[in-house]
Amino acid sequence: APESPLSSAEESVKSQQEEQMCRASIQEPSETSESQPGTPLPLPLPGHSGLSIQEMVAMSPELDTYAITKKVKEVLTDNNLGQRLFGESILGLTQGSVSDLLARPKPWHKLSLKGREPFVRMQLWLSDPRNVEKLMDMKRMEKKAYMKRRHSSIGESHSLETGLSGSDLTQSSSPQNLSQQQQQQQQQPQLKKPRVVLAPEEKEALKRAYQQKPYPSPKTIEELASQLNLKTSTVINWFHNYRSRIRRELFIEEIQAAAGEGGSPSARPGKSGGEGDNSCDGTESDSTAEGRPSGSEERKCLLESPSLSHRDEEGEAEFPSASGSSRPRGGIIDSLFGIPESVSAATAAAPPCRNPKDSSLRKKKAANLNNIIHRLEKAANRDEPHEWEF
DNA sequence: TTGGAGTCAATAGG
DNA sequence: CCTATTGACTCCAA
Repeated sequence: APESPLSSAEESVKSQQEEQMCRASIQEPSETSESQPGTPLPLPLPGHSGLSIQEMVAMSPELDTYAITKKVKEVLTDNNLGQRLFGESILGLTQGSVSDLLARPKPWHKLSLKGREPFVRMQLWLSDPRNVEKLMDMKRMEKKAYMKRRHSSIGESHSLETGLSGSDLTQSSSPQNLSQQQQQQQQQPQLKKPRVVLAPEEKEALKRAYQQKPYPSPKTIEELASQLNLKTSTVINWFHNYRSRIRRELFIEEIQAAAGEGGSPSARPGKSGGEGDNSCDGTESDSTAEGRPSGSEERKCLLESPSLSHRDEEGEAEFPSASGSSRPRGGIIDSLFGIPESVSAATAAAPPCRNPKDSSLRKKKAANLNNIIHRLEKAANRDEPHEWEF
């Protein structure tokens, strides 16, 4: 077996990656990821060539985010690896972010440069099977460390925490030394910003308001806030979040639609499906379809790609580069190109389960239309016509 | 300032 | 433990 000569000579982990997001948040002391010592970031990938992730993101070809996340989920579950460990050590993200990313990847072309980074990291991570081993080793080490600590502090009520990349510097000292405004939240959890949790009725009301006006004016927001007895900022945040999450749902649908119809990943259907989606009812009576207590959201149509059986074995040179025309590429970039069959599999395979249950989707689309209208009006320099009381 | 994109981190369920 | 959800926050561009 002729091994490709350009094997990775990843020894010098010296790739100095410039600083990144400095969590200079002055909001809450929670000793999260600091960035003092040598490596500013969790240091994701191994050495590789001296390219920074950002550079690789910039030169990366279009990636199939859906296929990538699918694969990552598969690998993680197969090996009993958690999102937390994966996220913190490979992507530099928290568990919640990873969960979100894996569950609802946005299509590549809709991602910003920053948003593409995690996918490039994932692709790179997948490109070498040995990475899984490394992660599993980390997991073992973590567990060992945990056991050790637990053993050492028997019976004592110690608020120990798992420090991953050397960041625990808070112990052994008596709980007396009060740093500036550091933790004192033990006594009064109340003083620590209770985290607003909107009641189902409140969400319902907000959604209704959204249906009417995805972009409420400050005045409308004030009204909503006072009528629902919420802070103005909460209402504002809710609209921000809801809009962006609705948008994402639509992206997902787009991906699934693209996968459903035998289309190439490059060809973006200008208009998916369609046919009589004229019914943009503005005022739907009530969204009773939602069984509050349990999200009846169940659009999981697991499309299994039949051709996902074999995988690369021991660190073998993937990317056989079958295509005659080999463009000038260098080292790791290959792994970005070389995602096996997943691309074709995800797009071609698919006797998808086209469910005729998209009533909620309809509404979302309708709202999205309002969204567009809003922008057009804004562009036309006009003002919003009227108010609504939800 | 406003809105979008990305995330964080608390928290609800398993 | 682990994952999914989601209000709030940071950064950035128009």
